[in-house]
Amino acid sequence: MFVKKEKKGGTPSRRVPAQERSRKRLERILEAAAEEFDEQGYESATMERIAERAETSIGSVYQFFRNKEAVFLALARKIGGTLRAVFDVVVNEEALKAPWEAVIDAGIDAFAALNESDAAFRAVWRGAFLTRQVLEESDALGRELAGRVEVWLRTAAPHLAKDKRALVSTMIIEGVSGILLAATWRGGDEGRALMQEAKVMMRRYLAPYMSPPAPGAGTRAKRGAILKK
Amino acid sequence: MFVKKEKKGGTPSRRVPAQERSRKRLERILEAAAEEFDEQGYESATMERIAERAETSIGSVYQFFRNKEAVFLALARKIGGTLRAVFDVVVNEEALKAPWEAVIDAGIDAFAALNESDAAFRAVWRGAFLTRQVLEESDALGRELAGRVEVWLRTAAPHLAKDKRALVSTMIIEGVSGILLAATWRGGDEGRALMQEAKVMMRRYLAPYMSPPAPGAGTRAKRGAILKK
Amino acid sequence: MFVKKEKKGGTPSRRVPAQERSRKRLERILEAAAEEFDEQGYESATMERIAERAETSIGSVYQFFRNKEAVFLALARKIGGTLRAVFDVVVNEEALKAPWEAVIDAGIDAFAALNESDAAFRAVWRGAFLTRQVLEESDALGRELAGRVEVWLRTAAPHLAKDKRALVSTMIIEGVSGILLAATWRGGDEGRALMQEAKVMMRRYLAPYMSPPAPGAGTRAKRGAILKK
Amino acid sequence: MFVKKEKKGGTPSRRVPAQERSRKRLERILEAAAEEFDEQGYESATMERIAERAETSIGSVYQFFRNKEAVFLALARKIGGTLRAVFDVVVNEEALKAPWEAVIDAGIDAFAALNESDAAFRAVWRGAFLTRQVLEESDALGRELAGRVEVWLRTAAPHLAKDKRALVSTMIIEGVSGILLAATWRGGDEGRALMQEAKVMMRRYLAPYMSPPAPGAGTRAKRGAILKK
DNA sequence: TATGAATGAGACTTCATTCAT
DNA sequence: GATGAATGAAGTCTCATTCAT
Repeated sequence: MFVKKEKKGGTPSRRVPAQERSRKRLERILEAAAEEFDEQGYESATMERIAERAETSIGSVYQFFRNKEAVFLALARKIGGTLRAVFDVVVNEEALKAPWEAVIDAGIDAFAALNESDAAFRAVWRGAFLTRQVLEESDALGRELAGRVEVWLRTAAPHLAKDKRALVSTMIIEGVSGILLAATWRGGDEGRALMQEAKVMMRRYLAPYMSPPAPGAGTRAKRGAILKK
Repeated sequence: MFVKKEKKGGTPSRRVPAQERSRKRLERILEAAAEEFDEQGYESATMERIAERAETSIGSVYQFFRNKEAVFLALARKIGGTLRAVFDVVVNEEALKAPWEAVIDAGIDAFAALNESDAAFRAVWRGAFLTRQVLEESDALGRELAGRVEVWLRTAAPHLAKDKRALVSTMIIEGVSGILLAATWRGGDEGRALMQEAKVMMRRYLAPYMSPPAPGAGTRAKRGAILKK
Repeated sequence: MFVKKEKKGGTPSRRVPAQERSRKRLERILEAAAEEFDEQGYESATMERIAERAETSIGSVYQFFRNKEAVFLALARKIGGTLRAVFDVVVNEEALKAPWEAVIDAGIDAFAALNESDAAFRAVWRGAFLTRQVLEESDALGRELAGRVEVWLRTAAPHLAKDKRALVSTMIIEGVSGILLAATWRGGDEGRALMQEAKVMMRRYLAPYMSPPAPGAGTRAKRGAILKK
Repeated sequence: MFVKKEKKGGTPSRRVPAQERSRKRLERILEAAAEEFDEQGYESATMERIAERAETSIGSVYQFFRNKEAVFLALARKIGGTLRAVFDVVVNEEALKAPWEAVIDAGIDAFAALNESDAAFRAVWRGAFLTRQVLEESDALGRELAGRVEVWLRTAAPHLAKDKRALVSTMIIEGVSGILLAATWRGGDEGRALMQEAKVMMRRYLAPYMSPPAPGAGTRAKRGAILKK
């Protein structure tokens, strides 16, 4: 919660360099853990290899984290922060003025970019079901993100019934996640094509929710079904 | 003398039981394994607990399966069979005469039902990424299912460009899977609502692909994007 | 102790073919065990593979032998019989008339031939130290063979002090065994050359014991040592 | 930071201890292993009992050695070192000036002493054939020792045909080994008497090779054989 | 008697975690 | 604090032996 800062001005205390080193070490550990979890999966990852990758000792890792799960949770929280930052950019005041399709596209692109660049993101996204604690943590994260989407929908989709907002938000987050997962393990062009198509899917899914309801009809999908008969 | 063992080669099954009692034991083991994998996840599941749950000895489990991975693979294959059977019902000759929306709905309902009733299905769907071998196996299964969908699309969506069929098929399978995963760990009414909404999402996503293209335009989504500018 | 024979004359009883089959099976098991022990070593050999090689069931093996060690002991005893037969040929009445060098050569050749042709011999000779029981058995065998040699020496080396006969006999058996072991694992020409040289070694070692002592001197070797000074 | 682990490649040692306490622990483990292997034989020896005997934990044993075979190999190498040291004493420059019989006697005495005092020596000497890797290692050791003997023979037996030196060296090593093995499991006075007699055997075997060939004849043995006809 | 499925003790090995230095 | 050696619980897997059919 609190980012420790140097207290007071004046001569830098002796402890500053120590704190500095400590912070760097923590960062190295988290980075190492992200790579290890990403490559090996949660259970196959070992604390020893994490320490090695971080070029520190196993003892130091335990100085920062109670146990293995705590390391994973720290990654999950870090990713939570990153995602919040991403959302701050994608779904901000300014974004509300942009066409909703652009917001969706930007969001999906941001997700894809994160997935490509951030081992921690991949590790957490894939390892979400591994332990009860982790599942709860990542569930909470998912709900938080859905909450952000919900807030956005309030403005962007004024005609969407209030009690459907949560559902639709979850659909967006989880639908994109599903495709992202598939895209990750397929990789390459196939993966990228999937992410592009995810935009198409989401645009079509959301379109009817974003416009005022057509007079005398239900959803477009239903109308389509009727028309076919 | 007759039923002989398979050797090596990634095959899961070590001994094919001929006797009644053996067959029952094998079934108990698979059932126990499904529950254990479902509850604990692949890595946390232990062979000993599987044996315990099956009310048999660890030795018996190893009489049927070379190792832990082989047990999981057997489940994956079993689920593969079940899914094939489901597809035989949902996407058969008869289905081609039904409206495509009905086929999608039926497919999603079948998936949801399977997910709710079958621990093996849940375990496999969730544990797909855990080992190279398992990933390959379940990837193959995913591709096979997508292939089935592709065949269906050939008739049901005659206007869909041939080279997009594979992509769209994968989107259907993986998009639904993603929602299914989320629905599973949320459970209850929330889960069921998600599965219902998945139908809406898929109907809307597919509708433009199923109808003849609107004159003078590409996909609706693209046109929509263009119009907004 | 007793070789079961058909009782009485007349119509061959119904059980005869069963006994016949049984005897054959026992032989197959012993043969299979010999090969398995020879190839794998005592501990790595498994009862299951022995049964497989004998084309019978593990249950049948246990019909004949209380446990694994008993199988090995049976082989040791069988080899004992073979060796006795060999000695009956090499060191018999007739042999006493032949020059002692010829007897030694014939004995070593017989050992080498046995080692080359008989898996059981190799297995037992190599596995002699594996368990207390086996060691005792093969020790007993070694002593028995040495005993035979001793009897031969009584006639062939009349000038050898009575109380040295046991020692010399043991030296012959164990010295040749040592070379045989080395020759076995080296194999090929190198192995054969070693066995030939073993004859040279034994002839030279025994020569002074076989002739009347040179007047005014100890063993030739000692004299040699004296001469060198 | 400094002393780093070796990776793979058949090497036995996993961690080279720098600290005093560690070094002692490693020594205790090796000592315990020697006793365990000596008493139980390679296959029957268990890592757990080795740990117990060394009064340490199974984990510590695995910190030093990758697996059971690595422990055995470490013993084999240690013995290799000991034997090299012994040979440095027995077959050095000085020794070349002594009568060859004295060298042989000293060598056999040294072997016997080692066998009596060193459990590792007994274990290795007896367990040499047990696994491919171990066999190769101890074969290499045997050949090295034979090589040393060969070098000695070059000077000590100038009349011995060059191409027989290797054979004769092997005979010395393996012949003595065979007697040593027998002496070990017989033990006590009988064992000691065997080792003494081994000296006699080797002196007689080697004598003809050490002196200039008798004029107009091959080896004495051959001549003897010829004369008998 | 023959069979081979079932059993479970016990071996090897890994790795999260602790703790002395 | 930092280090990494030590620990031992727990997991995987094998195989000698038993026993129901």
